[in-house]
Amino acid sequence: MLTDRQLLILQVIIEDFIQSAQPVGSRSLSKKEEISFSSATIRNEMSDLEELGFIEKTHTSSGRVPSELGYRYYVDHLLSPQALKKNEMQLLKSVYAGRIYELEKVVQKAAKILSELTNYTAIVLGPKVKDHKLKKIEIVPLNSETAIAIIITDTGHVENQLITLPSSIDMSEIEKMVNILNDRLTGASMSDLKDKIYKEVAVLLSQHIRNYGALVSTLAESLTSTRPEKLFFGGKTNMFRQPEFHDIHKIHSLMSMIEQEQGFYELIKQNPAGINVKIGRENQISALEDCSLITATYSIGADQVGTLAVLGPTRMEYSRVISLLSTFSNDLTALLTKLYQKP
Amino acid sequence: MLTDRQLLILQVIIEDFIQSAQPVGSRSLSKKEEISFSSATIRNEMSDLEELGFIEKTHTSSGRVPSELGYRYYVDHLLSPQALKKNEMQLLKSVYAGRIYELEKVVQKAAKILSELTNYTAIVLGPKVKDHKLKKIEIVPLNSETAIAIIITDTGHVENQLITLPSSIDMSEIEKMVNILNDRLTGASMSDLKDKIYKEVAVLLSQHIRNYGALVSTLAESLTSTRPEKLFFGGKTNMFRQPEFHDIHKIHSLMSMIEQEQGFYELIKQNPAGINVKIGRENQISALEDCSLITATYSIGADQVGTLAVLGPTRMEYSRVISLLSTFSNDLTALLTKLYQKP
DNA sequence: GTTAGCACTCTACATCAATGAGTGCTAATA
DNA sequence: TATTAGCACTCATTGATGTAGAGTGCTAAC
Repeated sequence: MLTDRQLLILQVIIEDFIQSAQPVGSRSLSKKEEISFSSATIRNEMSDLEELGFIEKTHTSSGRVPSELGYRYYVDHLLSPQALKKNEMQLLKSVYAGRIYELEKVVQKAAKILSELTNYTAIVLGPKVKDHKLKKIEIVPLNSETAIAIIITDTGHVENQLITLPSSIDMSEIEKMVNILNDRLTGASMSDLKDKIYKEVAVLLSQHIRNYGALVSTLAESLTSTRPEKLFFGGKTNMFRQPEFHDIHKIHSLMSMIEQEQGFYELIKQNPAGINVKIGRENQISALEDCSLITATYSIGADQVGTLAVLGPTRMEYSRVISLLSTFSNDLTALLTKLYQKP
Repeated sequence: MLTDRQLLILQVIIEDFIQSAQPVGSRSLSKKEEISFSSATIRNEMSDLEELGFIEKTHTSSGRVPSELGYRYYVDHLLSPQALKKNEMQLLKSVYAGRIYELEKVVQKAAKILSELTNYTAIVLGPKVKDHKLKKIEIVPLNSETAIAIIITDTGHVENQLITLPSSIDMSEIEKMVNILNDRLTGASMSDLKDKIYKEVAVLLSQHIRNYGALVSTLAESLTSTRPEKLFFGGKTNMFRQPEFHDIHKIHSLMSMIEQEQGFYELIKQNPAGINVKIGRENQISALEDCSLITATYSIGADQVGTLAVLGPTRMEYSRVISLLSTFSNDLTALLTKLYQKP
């Protein structure tokens, strides 16, 4: 495969380009400390690396730029893990600061810190609601036709949903219903709710409430309408600073995509546990063809509940971001496990 | 003051520039239908209009561009109200579509429609929470130290807040407290809560709960911590399409400002009832110096609860946007009044 | 196998002239 | 007296031209 010298050159080219955003030439390479051979030699090696598809020219007589394949190889084989600086660690630890018990707030803050630390855009997915346990259900009638159903989970997450009441129902019936629901469903995981409602609760309701059929299905639907996990963003406008996005059309399509959210939801959700790196067109989305997305999952106990992600240009500081994400996801997992996994 | 001919010329210049985004010259003006005199005459008039500060040149031999003063005069005196098209009306009415009872959803949808109709950025402020009436309070303990307080208003708005419990409290005390709170506070307007808690509720609580002092103040603070009215955006990225924002730095500072939200909150909140137009630097914010902001307030009954706003370039279709906003704010007021103002 | 040297390529930048849309001014016109 | 035609002038835009600099590929020498 590649000789040690080729690997060295590839690595130096990529790291130089990540720094400078400028094509790297043989002469400027030969001046580097790490490199002890002449520019002509480098040119020969570069020519081979280009033939192998790891680097590219922007025009016939330009310096070289890493290709997606080059980045991929770099990420898979050449990456030197980078220790975090003290102040980075400090900022990172500040997620713990203050007494935050609300999961969403922790996660929102995580996105903010991550974007500040990287100067890229941070996206945090989660936490998955369906693995949470139901703490309490409340139903508050607003008028004769509608009521608000409120669901509280053990993680402090509150959800509410408007439901339509059958016209015949009266207050005492609602009260009974709420009691039954809480009695039977408290402690159940959110994903089991629907099942339990039909299997356990329906029978009970039928004994106390006229017209229970419509109500049961309304309830079942509204309590479990799979509300997707929320996305939290940090540093949405950070990409404006990257020279590759000084082009109006590129930054427009990128910002539009960020605004849509949906696309990122799909993109991030599908990642398996651990650290994942998607480079440029590996993301399969044209607005992201100059971007890389690095994701890291986090968990509560053994349950993977969400994902941290950093979106940057393909010319991204992979090594730093990967270190950051890996540390952060571990810390976050530890924090959340401590807070929410009751023995 | 200005002659009729000068007014005509000013109007045509502005409307042409709004259309084309290009400086308007005397010769191209003279070719317009509305204009029956020669380019030389126009040049003379233009010269006067420039001296008066209504129009400007971008360089010594360029056509003219409206100044902020010009737009201001146009908005105040020359605007011809523009009837809405049928499909515009239709889209506008679609806010009513479906049974939406949740105020926030209505308002969010309003922002979306407004941005689609104008191709500018829409911002909707409100609804003000403090004028809503309390429907119910619920307190759900999560563990021995923390609980979640949930507040439901008559408009279907649900708020929740983490509170810290005094270490000595037990379940039955919490239950008593919730009963007292609901008993005393239901139907009170949100802005009165704090007062009432100290004046009416504190005494009662003291009779039933040990250590009530700390709890009362925690409650009072967390129930009334003036959560500002939310901002809803539509078409955040629409400004990318405006040629005046093809400059990276301009669009960057604008998007950053939109991302911050806070600035717009201040800006929009302060507007008096009715339609208001702020042109360019009238907004006092450098990121908005090429923008105009048109606001329209909406109400529930006689209470002004929020504001619709459209942010566009100074070269904005004032007439169309004003018509839209005015119709929309009336419709929205009517809708909300019907839905939420119970006799 | 490595390197020095050289011809060649391409970008970036500056200069220059031509074009065209615009202006201001003046003198003729109605 | 108000309007207009005519003209000299200005400036942005465009395309052509030239040059400097950074880069490459190739060949021949080490």
